[in-house]
Amino acid sequence: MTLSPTVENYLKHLFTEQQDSDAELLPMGKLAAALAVTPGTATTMVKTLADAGLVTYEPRGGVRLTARGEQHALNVIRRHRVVELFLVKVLGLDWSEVHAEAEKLEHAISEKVLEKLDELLGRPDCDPHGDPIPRATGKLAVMQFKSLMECELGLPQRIMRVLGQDTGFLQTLHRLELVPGAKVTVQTRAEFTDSVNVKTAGGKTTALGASAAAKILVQPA
Amino acid sequence: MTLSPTVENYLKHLFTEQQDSDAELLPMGKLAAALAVTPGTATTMVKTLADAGLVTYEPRGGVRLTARGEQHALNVIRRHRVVELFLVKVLGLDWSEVHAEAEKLEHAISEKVLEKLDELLGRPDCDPHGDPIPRATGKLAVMQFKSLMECELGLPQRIMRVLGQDTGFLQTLHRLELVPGAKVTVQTRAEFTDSVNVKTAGGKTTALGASAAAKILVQPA
DNA sequence: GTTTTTACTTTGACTACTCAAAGTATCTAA
DNA sequence: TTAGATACTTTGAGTAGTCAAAGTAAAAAC
Repeated sequence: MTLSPTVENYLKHLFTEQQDSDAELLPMGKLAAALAVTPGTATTMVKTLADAGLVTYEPRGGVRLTARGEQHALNVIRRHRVVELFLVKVLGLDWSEVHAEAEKLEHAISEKVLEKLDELLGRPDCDPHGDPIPRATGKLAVMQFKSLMECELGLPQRIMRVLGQDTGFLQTLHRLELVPGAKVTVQTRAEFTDSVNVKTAGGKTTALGASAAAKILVQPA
Repeated sequence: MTLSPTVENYLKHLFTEQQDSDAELLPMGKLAAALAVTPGTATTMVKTLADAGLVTYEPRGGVRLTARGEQHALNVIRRHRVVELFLVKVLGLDWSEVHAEAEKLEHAISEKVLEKLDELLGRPDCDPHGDPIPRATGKLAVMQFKSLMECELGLPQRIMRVLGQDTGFLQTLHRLELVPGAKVTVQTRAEFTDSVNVKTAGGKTTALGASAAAKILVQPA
């Protein structure tokens, strides 16, 4: 069975949205928002996916990937992340711009090309944002990192992963040297001003808002 | 203006079909056959392309690319051929199988990625089949090679280009060492049996039918 | 416990592409 | 110069995906 790019996108977003809200069923509104389509469009498509056995759908309840749907979703995510890493490591594209490119390429990569890319890159575990790359078998490593909002103060931390794909956000992080692999220390966390003070390897100190700090995941260095 | 993959395919085939039959107008039937669609479908689409200023269309006469249509066509062909070379040289895919892969990828490659690929490959002139790669400016080198049907007998020749993309045909040529770059000598050309005897660098002699021999283009070594 | 709001579903319509089959122009051949 | 074949166009219909807007169920507020 070959899935259309559109269907692949529904499955991919279904998986990622499902992951970061641990409810039983994903509300249709969340899915529609993630895909930037109207709720009516999402409903129509989800019914089609349910008929194809890729999701279970409860009217006015929500939607959830079946095991089969999840395998397809993981395969799309694998293609996406391998391509992202290829664009950065082999072609030298900017960390902040590869997401949009990969969105198009992920639907045009055959299993054979994917395998060759994976080999060329040395069977990588993570993409340039630190997002784990599902194995060809469908296995996805689940890493539990703390964010800059939760980690210990004063202790050196290594950035492991950055959530979010907005180009501007990523460009800023790059400028601030807040990229996966970099070492940082959270100096203070101001309670009511919604702000975190972070010292980078370069010695500079930067103030981050809570929503930004929550997207930067670290582990003690 | 962004063109759909479908439109890109129409323009691409329009260009290549136009090239190897030097008539003023390309008959609709030829185009439909090249695209594997029904004549009615081709007519409908060509009218749309004409409205967009990409072709000129004479009902019951035929179709021809405008200058603008041709630039788009060359850009698609450039993406196709750069990708083919990348698949062979960097990923190590087989010469005979890259065409189908490139058919999908050519519509998903941005200008930026194309430029990086071109750079990585050292600004190549030709793809793995010897087909010339249009420059980013839209310039396409026109090479005039003789085929194994026309070249001088007994004189060593170098294979410069192989026409046709059929996987089986290309696999066979690979097995016979009849690939671009290889040295061959046409020993005899039998008049009525429609056959050509070719000696390869390895010393083996092979008989080729006229239709196959006409697809192998050479130049004195 | 009724009303209002919110979230969702349904409906009707549109774009892009496709085919099958009916219709028409043109060319060939008698 | 008419008859038939060929090549093309038109028409009607179907699939995949989309939106706007009307309709409905459930939750929240009163």
